Parts: sequence; structure tokens; C-alpha cells
Amino acid sequence: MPFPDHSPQDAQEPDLLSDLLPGMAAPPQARTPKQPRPAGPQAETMPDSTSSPRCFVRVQLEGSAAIELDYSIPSDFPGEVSVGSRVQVPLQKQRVPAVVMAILDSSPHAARLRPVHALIGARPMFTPSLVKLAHWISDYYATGVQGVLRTMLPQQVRDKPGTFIMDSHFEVVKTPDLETIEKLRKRAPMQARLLEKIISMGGNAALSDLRRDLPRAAQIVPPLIEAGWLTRASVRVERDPFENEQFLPTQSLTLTEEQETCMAVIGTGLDAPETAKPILLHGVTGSGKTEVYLQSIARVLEGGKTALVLVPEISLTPQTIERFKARFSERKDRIAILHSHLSDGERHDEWFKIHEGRADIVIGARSAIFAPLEKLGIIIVDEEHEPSYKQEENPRYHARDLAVVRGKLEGCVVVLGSATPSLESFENTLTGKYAIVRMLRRTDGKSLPLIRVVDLRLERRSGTGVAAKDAGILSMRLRTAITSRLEKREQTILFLNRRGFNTSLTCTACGEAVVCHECSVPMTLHKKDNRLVCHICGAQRVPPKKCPACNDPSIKFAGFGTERAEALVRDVFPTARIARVDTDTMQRKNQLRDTLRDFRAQKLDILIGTQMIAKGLDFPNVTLVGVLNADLALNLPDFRAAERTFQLLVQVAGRSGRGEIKGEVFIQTFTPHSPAIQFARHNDYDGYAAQEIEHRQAFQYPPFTHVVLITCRGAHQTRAEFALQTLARRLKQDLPPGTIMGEPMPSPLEKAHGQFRFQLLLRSAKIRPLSRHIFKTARQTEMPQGVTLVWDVDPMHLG
DNA sequence: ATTCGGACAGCT
DNA sequence: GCTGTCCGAATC
Repeated sequence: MPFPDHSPQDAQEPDLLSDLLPGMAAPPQARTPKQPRPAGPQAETMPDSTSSPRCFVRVQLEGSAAIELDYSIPSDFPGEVSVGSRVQVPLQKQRVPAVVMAILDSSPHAARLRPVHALIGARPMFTPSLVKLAHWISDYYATGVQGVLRTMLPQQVRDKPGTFIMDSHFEVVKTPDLETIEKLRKRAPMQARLLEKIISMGGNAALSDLRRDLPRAAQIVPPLIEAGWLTRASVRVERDPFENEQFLPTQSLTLTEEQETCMAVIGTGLDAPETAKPILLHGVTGSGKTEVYLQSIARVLEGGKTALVLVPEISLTPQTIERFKARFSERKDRIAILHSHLSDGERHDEWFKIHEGRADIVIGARSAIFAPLEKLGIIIVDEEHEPSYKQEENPRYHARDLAVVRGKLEGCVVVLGSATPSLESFENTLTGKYAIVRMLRRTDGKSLPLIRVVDLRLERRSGTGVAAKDAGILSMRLRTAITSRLEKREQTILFLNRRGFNTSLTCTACGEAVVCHECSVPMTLHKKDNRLVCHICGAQRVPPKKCPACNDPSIKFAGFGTERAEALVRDVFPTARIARVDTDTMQRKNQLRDTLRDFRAQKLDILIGTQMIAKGLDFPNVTLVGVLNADLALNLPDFRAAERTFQLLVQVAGRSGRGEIKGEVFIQTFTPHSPAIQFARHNDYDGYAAQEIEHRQAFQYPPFTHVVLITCRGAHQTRAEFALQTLARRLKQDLPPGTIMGEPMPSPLEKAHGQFRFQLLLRSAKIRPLSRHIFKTARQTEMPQGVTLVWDVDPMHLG
């Protein structure tokens, strides 16, 4: 039985963990070609190098070149330099920012080292754990530490650390009597008004507040201070993104039996965090995962430690934050929020709030995994299966995996929560690397909605005339169901899958897509040369004229456009109030929020949308959910296609019937027998996971291997293709044993943004040797002009 | 990213 | 032999 080295566990292997300690073997990109420059025999006996230990630092330059250089620290250096400190160092004629990666007591270049110029910031900007994490990321994802460090600090913090908005506070130190006020009023009416105003506000006031009534307050104040009525103090203003929100305090809820069990397991972990395994919390929608999170955090805070909560960007709504602020209302100012919609100033302030120890709960999206919290007691990753935890730019990290690694480094508990855990995490519970707890009942005792699978093959056959053509979009059964909701004034959500490219060859008679024999993944049609290509191994075939499964000649492309679906729904239900939600229609800021608000207020009858609306939303009046095209996602050339479909369907089912009325879900499909659909229909996660794991193992897909996707893109088609072929040839030469390497081929999306894309897929049970090999080979292979090379370790999408 | 310095061309 | 320019290598 193969024993995979899934990413997070790597950190648990003692030998690999030792890599993380300072002074580790430099990661590949940091392997500075240090010529042992004959450093004169007396260099070793120079007073500086021997007299006092710990007087050298090895730093990583931030801008410029990705190299490590050594500097000395003068004995009279002001401030304390430690690992993770940001410093200004001299570099030839310049002064550049750098990060201290190690403190040394000797250096190969001791004789000719220049001194560190200055510290940036009073305390180290990176905690020791974050520095170790940076090394881990650099090695695992085959990317420069420099870029990792850059990603770890918000840009505003890097460029303008400590630039806070200042406000003035005025305090009345001498209260004038009425007579004096009257005199002042005659001589300087504005001054009198201001002074009275401050007195009426309780004797002290902030300039920003005074400006509301007296815009010119700043100009009026100086003479008042001069006369000794007021004093001024400068105060730092937090740019609080939730300044105007109100929070009603909530109490801990009584836990269900399942929740109690779950708390007990987490509690055991919290009692012995150093040895605790990560905990996978498999909790169905409505089972009360958040309450478990809240109570776990409460325990952590009681112990004087801090908590980090990661949620998918899309769920980081005011409602989510409100739940936390309401529960911890007495310390709600000690909650920091990090997400992509903060203004630069807000992000800067939230970061410093954490950095200066003024926050003990951090809630954030993907990048919040780098929050500079100390004394971490727990890291919670909600909806751990969400692909949005994967960063799609360098460094291409997966925040859930980093959570596990960071948890190990910090010696804290990690909880991964999901209603549909990723196979990676679930497999880890089977091998005993993670613990698992389940919450399979809803706290409200409601049962799941009725799930009906609509066989579009039958619909198509039984339909007549125009209806038959459109039956593949909106089946008669679904139409009837929508009609009855419109009559009852209940609401409907219709899902489409946007990620479906119209490129798989599917039989409309039996529903089968043409699949690669070696890889069991639908093949992609490349029209230009009329070939079917497998996007795992690169194998090519001539498209068949008849369906290989049932011999029916009605084989054709699957898929239809979202616009067409919307048009059809409007056509069929001309009086219904309909809105479509996808990236095209939601260009304007707040448009999504407004549309959802209208829907909640029942100003809309039918909402048509992509997965955007599948997550974390809760509409009590929705009693019908239709999945228009469950197959599109299934037929993607991706081994995760079935997993995605299963997750989507289970999640969608959880969306329906959250109110008083029992909900109904219609899943339209050409392949009603496919496991993802059948197991989702019966809400059988274990059954689904078991068969999917078997499949992944048989074909050596994750979690039994790691995948690396290499892409070359450029405006010149042949140049990009040739560049990738050259790289592939070189990679092949010294390939680590056990690596499965495909052939270079066009990406499923052959051309994007005016650039042609070619890709190559590699798989290996051991990722590090492969990562290092790719990093090294890529560095030695020069790309032609205009060709960009990208590699992605553990990609979430195969193209 | 800048800066340094070796190689080489062109000129006196 | 001197100066200027280009390009790869080093920057501590």
C-alpha cells in the first residue's frame, strides 16, 4: 500500500521538521553559489569574527535579487536584531530592505562584512514560526523565499509601516464661567461655540467628531489652547472596517450530543496541543459547526492564547463576523479582520493590531494564515475543501495545508471543518494522520430536502417539438416544480456551472463522455486538428463517429451557455421576477449584495446563478433548488471533477428548505447513474469517499500522488510550445524515481488573454524531490522572449 | 534591482 | 594606449 506524503504531514515527519529549523539546508533557490573566496589566513583571527559570538546576520534581500547575504551587527547597534526582523542593509551604493533569516556567530566572509544599517520597526515583522513557514513554503512549492516573504506582509505594511491616521483629542482643563464665555462669544464667537461644544460633550472630544458640526474646528482651536482652556493630544485612529456595525451580545448555546463529543475531542487537543493531531470536523450543513468553533475559541482565550479562523473569501460577510463579535462582545475590539476588500489603510491597521498584540482573534480569508499572531492556541479552517484556499499566483500555496504546517510549527490545535471534506483531508483521517469527528444531524432537527434526479436522456426522448430542444436545459419536471413555487409565492434558485468548457465529447443517448483509457478522465476535443486529447497524459485519439459505449451516433459536445439558460427561463416564465448572478452580471461593486438583498426581501422569484450563490447563504423562503447541468462539471478534464460535483450537490441540497417548509432539489443530468450524483442524492459522504478514493488510488491521483502542472504561455504559439518541449526534455533526464510524467500538450483553454498556453503534468508520491528538480531545471532553462513559464504544485484546476 | 568590471571596439 | 560601451556577474 502506497504511503503518500501528503503535504501537511510532511511537517510531522521529524526529519522534515528539522529542515525547518534555522540553519537548515538552504532551499533550492537560496543555494547561493558561495565561492569560498580565499579569505586570507588572518581573516579567521580578525577580532570581530572571534571576540563576540552572534554578531552576524544572514538576510534575504527583499527587492532586487533573490539571494542571501551576510552582514555584521555592530556591538553598539541600537535595538535588538532577531530572526524575522526587517532591516535596512547597505548593498553596494544603495540601502535596501531585507529580512533576517538567521543569526550567525561566524560567517565565511567575516572579514569583509558591512554592518546592518538600521532596523525597520521596533519588533520583528515576522514571528519565528512564520520564518520557518516561509522556508517550508519555498521548499514545498518550489518558489523563492523572497516572494514568500513578500506575500506574507501586506503591501502597505511593507511600504509604509506604521503610518497611522492621527486624530487630535482635546480636553477641557479649565472650565470657564458663564461670564467668561459671554465675553469670548462677543470677541470670538466661533471659539466660544467650540469650547461650549466640547464641554457639552463631557469635557473632551476628538477633532474628527468636532469637524462634523464645525468643519473649521482645526483653525479655531489653537487660540483656545493658547489661552489655557484646552489641551491637545495626538491619538492614533484605527480604521475600523466595522465601525458602524452594532452587535448584540450572544451567549454560548447548549450543545447537542454530537457537538459535545466534538468539543471533547477538540478539548483533548487543547490540553496537549504539542502532540495533537489536526482534527477534521465533518459536519453537515446546519449541524452547528460555528458554535463549536466559538466555544473552542472561548476555551483558547481563557488559556491566554490566540485564535486564527480562516474562512473562504466568499463567506467573510458581515454576518459571519457579527457572529464572532457578538459572542466575544466584551473583547470585540480584540478581533482583527483580514480580507481582500479592506482598504489599504484598514488592512495596514488590522495587521498592526495583530502585530502589536492588540488582537487575540483573527478572522480572515486565505492570506490570513500569515497573520503575525503569537501564542497561537488554535487554527480553524472552515469549509476546508474550498478551492479558493489555493492561491493562484506565486507562491501558489494552499492555506489549509499551511494551516496544518503552521499548527505543527506553533504547537497548536488545527480544526478543519467541512460538510464535504476534501479527499486529501479525509484520506488523512483514514491513515491516522488526522483525527475525525462527525456531526451528521442538524441542530434544528430538520431533515434534508427531497432530492430528485431528472434523467435528461428521458426528457429529451419524451419531449416534443420546441420543448425537446430545450429539454436539455429545463426539463418538464423542473418547469412544473417552478410553476408551483410561483403559484405559492415561494422562491427558486437555479444553478449553472460556469466552469464547463464546451469541449468534451458526450453521447446524448447514454450520457457517456469519451474518456482516456489510461487516465479515466474525459478527453478534450481540439477542433483545429480534430483530435481528442487527454489532459492528464497528453494521449491523442481521433474522435469516434459513434458512441463507444452504446454505439449511438448522436455523440456531440456537451454544454450550453448561461445566457441561453436565462433567456429560456424568462421565456417560459414571462411574469416571474428573475435575476442572474455570475461574474458577468456582477461587475458593479455591491451588485451581488443588492441582488441577494432583493432576493431575501422576496422582490425576486427566481435566482439563476453560478456557485457564487451556493455558499453559506440562507434564504428561508427558498423551497426549490434546481441544478441545471450537473454533468458539465463532471465532464471536465480533471480528476477532481466528480469530487467537485459531489460537493456542489451536497451543498446545494443544504441550501433548500432552511425555513419552515420542506425543500425540494432537482438535479438534471445525462448521467443519473454516476456515483457523484447518486451518493449526493442519498447524502452519503462515506460511500462517495470510499469509491472515489479507490478510483484515485487505482489511477494514482491525489491524495496518492502530488501533481505539478507546468505551463508555458506566450503570444507566439510555436515558441511557447517549443519552450515547453525543451523543458520537458530536460526534466526527463534526471527525473526523480517514481515520477509519472505526461507529454506537453495544449491547455484545455488553448488561448487566453491573447496568449497560447501549453502544459505538462507530472505526478509523484514524493513532492519535494520533484519540486526541487523542477525548480532547478526551470532555472537552468532560459525561456524565449515573450514566453512565461509557470509551475503549480498541488494545482486545484488542471488548466 | 543596481553596480561592478572584464572584454572588446574604436580612436588617437 | 586610452576611453567608451555592452553584458554578464556579483552584491555581504
